[in-house]
Amino acid sequence: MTTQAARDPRRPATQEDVARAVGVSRTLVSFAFRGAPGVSKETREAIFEAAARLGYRQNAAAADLASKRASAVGLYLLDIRNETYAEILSGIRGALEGARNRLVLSVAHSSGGTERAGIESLIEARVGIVIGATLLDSEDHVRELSRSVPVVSVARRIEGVDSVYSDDRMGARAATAHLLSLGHTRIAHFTGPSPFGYQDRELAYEQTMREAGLPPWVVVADDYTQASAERLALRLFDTESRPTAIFAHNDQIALGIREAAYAKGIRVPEDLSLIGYDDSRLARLRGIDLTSVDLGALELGRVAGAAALERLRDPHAPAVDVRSEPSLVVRASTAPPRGSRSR
Amino acid sequence: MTTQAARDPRRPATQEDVARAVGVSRTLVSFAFRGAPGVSKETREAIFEAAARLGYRQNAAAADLASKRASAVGLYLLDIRNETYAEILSGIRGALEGARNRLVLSVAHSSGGTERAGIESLIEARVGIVIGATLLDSEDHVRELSRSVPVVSVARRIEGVDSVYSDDRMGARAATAHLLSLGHTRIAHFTGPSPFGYQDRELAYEQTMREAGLPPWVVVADDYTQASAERLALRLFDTESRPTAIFAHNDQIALGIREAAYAKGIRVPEDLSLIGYDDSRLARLRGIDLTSVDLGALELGRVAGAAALERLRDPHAPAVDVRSEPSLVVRASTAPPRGSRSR
DNA sequence: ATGAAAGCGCTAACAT
DNA sequence: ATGTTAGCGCTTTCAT
Repeated sequence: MTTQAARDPRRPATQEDVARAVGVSRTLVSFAFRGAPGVSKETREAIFEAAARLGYRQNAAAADLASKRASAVGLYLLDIRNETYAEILSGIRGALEGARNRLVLSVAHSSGGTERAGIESLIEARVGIVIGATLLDSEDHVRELSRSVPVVSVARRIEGVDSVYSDDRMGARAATAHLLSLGHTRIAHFTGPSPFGYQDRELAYEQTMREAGLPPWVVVADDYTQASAERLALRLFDTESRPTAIFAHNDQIALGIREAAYAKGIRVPEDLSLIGYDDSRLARLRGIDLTSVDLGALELGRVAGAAALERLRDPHAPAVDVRSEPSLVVRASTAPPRGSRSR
Repeated sequence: MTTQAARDPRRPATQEDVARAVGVSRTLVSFAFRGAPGVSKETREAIFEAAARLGYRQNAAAADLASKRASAVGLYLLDIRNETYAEILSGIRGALEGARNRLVLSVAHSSGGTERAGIESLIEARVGIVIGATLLDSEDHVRELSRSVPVVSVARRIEGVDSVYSDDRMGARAATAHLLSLGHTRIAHFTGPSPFGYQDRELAYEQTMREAGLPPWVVVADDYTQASAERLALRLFDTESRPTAIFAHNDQIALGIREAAYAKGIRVPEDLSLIGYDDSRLARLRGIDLTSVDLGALELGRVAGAAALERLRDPHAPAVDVRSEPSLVVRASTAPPRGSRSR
């Protein structure tokens, strides 16, 4: 054939191109790149040499299509601007290091669009597994979803679905107990709107309060951001009676409360004890020194990533259920209430 | 055919399945789902109905393959645990809202693996464009890369490549000038190892110092993290002569210096003025009150995302070059040096 | 060890 | 308005 056109340099090289350059069939090239047996040393080397010269890269999508598998990992993140999710992502990334699975990302719409849509997009990308951090839908819906694509739920336990999470009840109990032991009685809990499966911190707080014979006092913000918490706390601090201690659902909320307290001249911890959750880097800064519950987000991500890889390997293994124990990190934002005698 | 097997419920439904269910050809199904003209209303509705019933989802990878386009957006992130990158990602996410492009993520290896490898993985995922935030390779290499896949460079200007960035020289000049105007003369600059294209802050600092007739004093840490900066600052503070003001390459470094100062009993701003860069949320907290340069990361991400979409639409448009102006946000971490008269 | 051929789910001419 | 056919780049039997 005299009309064989020169390869267009903008069009990525294919196995066909490599095969032609070496003078072998496409099959050999495919075999060589997957390390399959049955390719002679010389042929293999010639193939790699030509591939490098032509700038050949595998087309992962085409490979997945042809082999009827789905090697990509889909990741659904509730809020990437929250440091905890960044940590989780970082942990997942670490677990995937080495494994050559693509990571397809879907972040919740800021506009509060449904989680469904985000996950649908992952399914259209034909990921082999979806890691959800964190899923807010009902357990039944998640289980239903997991019938079309395997799911790893991070930070929330879902029966029958791979779950990697921290024991929220334990963390919340420790936080509340710490405030109680300091002598506080007027302890409020700040949280956001509780969707499915996320009432554990609140429930454990309430239970611990009741066990101490104290009335729970739950304040619900519009969402889980610092700004909302700050607005709400400002209003709360205007009322006659305010709590002497607050246990917040997360550090962002705690920091929002802290800002509001500053604005009102309420000192932490002298006038108000404050506990957050997540033990983010902010909590550790001097001048912030926020007592917080460490849930080990990085490790959670790492374990979730490993579980995802494992699930890809064996779709029929029983669902894993990994619960880790959080730990309370006491810093300078908590103290006995004013006027109380030291213990 | 009496042997037509029941559809395996685990195998995702295909256009073929939908077509068969409705009794039309695959083409019509394909047309219907892409909103192409030439499908009667009744047929379209029947198709959608059947698709919903069968749980059909498009296979984006197969569609890309067949149509020879690449609609996925690849994103390379240097450090997801740095809030600034999370902001950039968030901005990109916002720009992609509505557009149904998958976002394939590649995060730099914590182990300092090469940026090449990360981007190779995006190419294997056959993304139509790579957004790099931030690329550390040489300009020539990035330009070479951009011949195999279009690139949008975020936070760094690269000649001939779509670039969306903030004017670092301007920001650094403003920061240094602010310290000078307060009366400082012993002003140090803390930075990390400067790879290609990231010396602007340092260079502008040096130039501004020289113009003021003062000797530049650059301190280079192992990397850009808080921990490294803290270690280095601790050593620096042990020496006889220490600066009265420090301009740090970013907030993380500034915060590391701040921790070291606390540890040594050096007060900010009384004994040491401190300026960061990025104006992260940490900088704004009361008790931190870090003077910082705001580079508008969220907006940078938004513009980069829009530029990526535009590039996907028109591969031959001239490269965009969007430079934004940072602004110095003065807070309580900067003050005149001790013993100086007020201006 | 190597190659031919079928097919993955889809799009895109080109019919009709 | 609807159907036929030929690929996209790859893997995977099945031959040789």
